[in-house]
Amino acid sequence: MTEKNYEPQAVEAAAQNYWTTTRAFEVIEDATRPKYFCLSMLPYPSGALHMGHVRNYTISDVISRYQRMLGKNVLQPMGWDAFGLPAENAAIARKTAPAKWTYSNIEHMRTQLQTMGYAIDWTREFATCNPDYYVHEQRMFTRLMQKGLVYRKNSIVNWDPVDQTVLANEQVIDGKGWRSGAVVEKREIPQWFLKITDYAQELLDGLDDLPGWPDSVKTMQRNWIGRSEGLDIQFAIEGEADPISVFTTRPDTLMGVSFLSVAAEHPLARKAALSQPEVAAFIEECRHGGTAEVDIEIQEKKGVETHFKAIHPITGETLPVWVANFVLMNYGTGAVMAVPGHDQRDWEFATKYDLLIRMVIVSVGVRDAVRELGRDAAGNKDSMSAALGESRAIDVVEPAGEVDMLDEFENNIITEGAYTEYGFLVNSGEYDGLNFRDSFDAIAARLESEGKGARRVNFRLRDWGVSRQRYWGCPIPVIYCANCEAVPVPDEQLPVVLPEDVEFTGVKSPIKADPEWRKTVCPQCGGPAERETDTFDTFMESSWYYARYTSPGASDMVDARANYWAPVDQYIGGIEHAILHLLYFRFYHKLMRDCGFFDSDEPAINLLCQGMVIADTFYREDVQGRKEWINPADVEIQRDEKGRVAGAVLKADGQPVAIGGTEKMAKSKNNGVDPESMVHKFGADTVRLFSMFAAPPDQSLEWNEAGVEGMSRFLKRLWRELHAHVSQPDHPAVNAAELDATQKTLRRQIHETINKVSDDFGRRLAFNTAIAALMELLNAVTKFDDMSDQGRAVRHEAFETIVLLLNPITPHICHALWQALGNAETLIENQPWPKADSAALVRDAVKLAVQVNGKLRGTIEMPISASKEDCERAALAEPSVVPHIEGQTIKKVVVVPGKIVNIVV
RNA sequence: GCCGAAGUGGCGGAACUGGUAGACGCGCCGGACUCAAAAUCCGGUUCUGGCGACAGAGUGCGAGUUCGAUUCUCGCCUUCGGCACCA
Repeated sequence: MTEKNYEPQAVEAAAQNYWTTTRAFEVIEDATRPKYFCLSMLPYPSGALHMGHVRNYTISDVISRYQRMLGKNVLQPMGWDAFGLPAENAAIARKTAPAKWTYSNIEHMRTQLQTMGYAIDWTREFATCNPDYYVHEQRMFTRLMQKGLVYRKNSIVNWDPVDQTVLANEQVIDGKGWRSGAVVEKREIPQWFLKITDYAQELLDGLDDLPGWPDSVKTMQRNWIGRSEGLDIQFAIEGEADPISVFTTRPDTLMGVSFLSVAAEHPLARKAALSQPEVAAFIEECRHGGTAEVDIEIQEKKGVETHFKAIHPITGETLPVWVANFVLMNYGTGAVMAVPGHDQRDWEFATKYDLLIRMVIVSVGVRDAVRELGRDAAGNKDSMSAALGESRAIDVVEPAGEVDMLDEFENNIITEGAYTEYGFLVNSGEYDGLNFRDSFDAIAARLESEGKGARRVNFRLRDWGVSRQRYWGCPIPVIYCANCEAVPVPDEQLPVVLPEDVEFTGVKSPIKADPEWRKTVCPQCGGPAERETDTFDTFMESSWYYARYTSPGASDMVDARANYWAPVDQYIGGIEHAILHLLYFRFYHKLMRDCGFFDSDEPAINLLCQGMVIADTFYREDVQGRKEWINPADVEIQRDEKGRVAGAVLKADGQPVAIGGTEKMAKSKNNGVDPESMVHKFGADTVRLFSMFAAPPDQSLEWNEAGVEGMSRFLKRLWRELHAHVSQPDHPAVNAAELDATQKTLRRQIHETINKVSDDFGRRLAFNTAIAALMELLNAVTKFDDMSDQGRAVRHEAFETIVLLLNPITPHICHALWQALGNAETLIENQPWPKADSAALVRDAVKLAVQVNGKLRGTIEMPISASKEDCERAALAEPSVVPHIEGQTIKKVVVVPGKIVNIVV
């Protein structure tokens, strides 16, 4: 080969054609070889590939190709998360069927993906909206019904009173429906739930066995599952048969309870509303607004008193019962005991409504001061001092406002906010002086013996509501019969197929609107019955898709092949999935394990959460102040002579545009960069190289076309330099014994680069620094102008190494260059990953930094064998160091071998 | 509001286990080649002062630990991700 110029389009077409015709990436199970399952989160077929996809699948492809070169049997599959809300919205906007829109998007995006040259086994591809896929999901659901892991209960949804439809949280903007603009209401409807809480403890414990997952994700999941130990306490209600049950993690504050708060949906609140118009009005007010947790958490805390009185379980005191808008019916028991002195939210609520605030916990310092004073809050001498005597200090944090707190204690008021730390009990009768743990035990024992409470482990995690009142999803396989209630659809009647050829207007799901579709007969009694018309949450499909890749065509979810491939060795996807998807994914694996499909407990060994792809935004404002967003591709940046950004103009008219900052690529800001046009302009290898170079994979990546041009320059230079090398006469093999110092230095850098890149790919997943090391090596080869036999031999070794190490990132150009280097085999054919030659890595001298008082003053070059004393002597004699230590007393010299000498004067 | 991250030159980032801050790339400045431009190649480029040798400052802000802190601890600020019906 003697091509002068690098032409990416031709190089890429040739390489891709070779891989396709040799079916290079189709894999089968092979028990004799170690497997490697490399998985990317499957894309939603939104219409066109975006840079986030490109980044995700390039990371996955680099890892896959690297593992392949290590000799693994690598499975890298691809599929489509094809059900979902955007298809319904597109269907309304374009007057087409959601299925049609989805399938055409898949066709287009598959073609786009294929131009990227990913090492994907396309024979395993599927779309989740295909009945061949979702039939298994339906069968799994009926299995889980039979196992008792599914139940139906009422649950709250966003209701648009104008469109008469359920809204997703995303469709609620500032408490109003996105299309109708009507104030959204909360409405209770029956929905199906999966008992993920049965697995809460295992999901929590399993995180400890996932060293390959980021700590941030594990922490978020732990907090989401939210295990807490506490007490269920029964508060009897005057004149009512049933008590209110509350859960608390702070039973030590029980004597500070001054009222109870219940959710607006709580049965007691409903009962109060029957006789009290103010309560009814408040509950009605609580029905407005969305159901999202963030809306509830940031809204103004409000409440209303009911006429009910609760009885304190220890003192027998009567306490008012309030309805409060911040108490969630679907968390805990829907009721909480309010301790304004020691809970900030209760404190604010009590301050607002002028309710009693009691101080029942003090810091150890205040306890000691009080003990010294020998009196309690009411001024009664001696009653405290005895009780405060024996407590052990645990988890006691000293607050800054110690003195204020003593004042507050003496006056029995809390003015500056709740004291929420653990401490010692006061004003708590027989429990005075106890610490958190001792008072917890004492109060728990008493309530348990009196039947008024019980220790309980509570989880923040709620069961998974899987019902959606939408059309474009997997039908829930349940039949309702007047005689038999909810009956699972029998296996032989599955799948329940979603009709695809429908009219979709957006007001009502076509299967809800069609009176015929739902009509059926009861599988149990044979009587007339109706099908469920709700569909599954699309997280259902994305919870088990990885499993289906292992067993294409299997008659059940998976077959015996699943245990060869599972668990996933490397999973890659966006950090936005850190909690929901990744928790359902882990949960579903355990469900499948318990159905006998898997031997493993967790679905994925290693997880990499990639950052977002961001880009500059530009805009112009019209006369009304509305922003018209301009795509970065249409803008030219202007700089001052120091290279700082001075402004930007629209290429079309040369007039200035405003710069709006760097944000996530999105249609709304028109700052998306189209991967297809980038590939057309620079080639897939350059796009892949830039997306791996510009940032480490877990950080956000700023798309910058000048940077892309830089990557293109690097590949062109590699092409040119390598072809210049192969045009030289043949050279002998490298003879390590014959090399001169310069040749040895280059050869050492070659082998250091092998180690660096191997570590970056295999352990660190730091592709950006691997590329930087390869650029440094090419820079060194370019400067190396030795045309001797051994010089050419070392240069050849350098080029072979660069091509092999770069192959996972830019496989097309490496495919061509490998052949240009005169190799008979193509690179893809089991070409092994290079190993560093330890003899080539040996250094005989090392540079040490010399500091005086921690400030760098010079460097010394020392033989590798030099002793600490030698280093110290050389450092003290170093000319650039001497002026800084002259006339000073040397207190200490720290010598860190191979690194630094620090002289302290 | 709660949970989790991030913050380093003009810009993207590097410094992996507490040990020479700024690798690599972009941009910019200067030069070579060219009639000229593009492309390419060579050199410089944290800031301040100085012709210079050099000196001082410097990793969001404020403290602390240490011979030594981008890295560890505490307290703030700002930005981003998630908050259960977007996927």
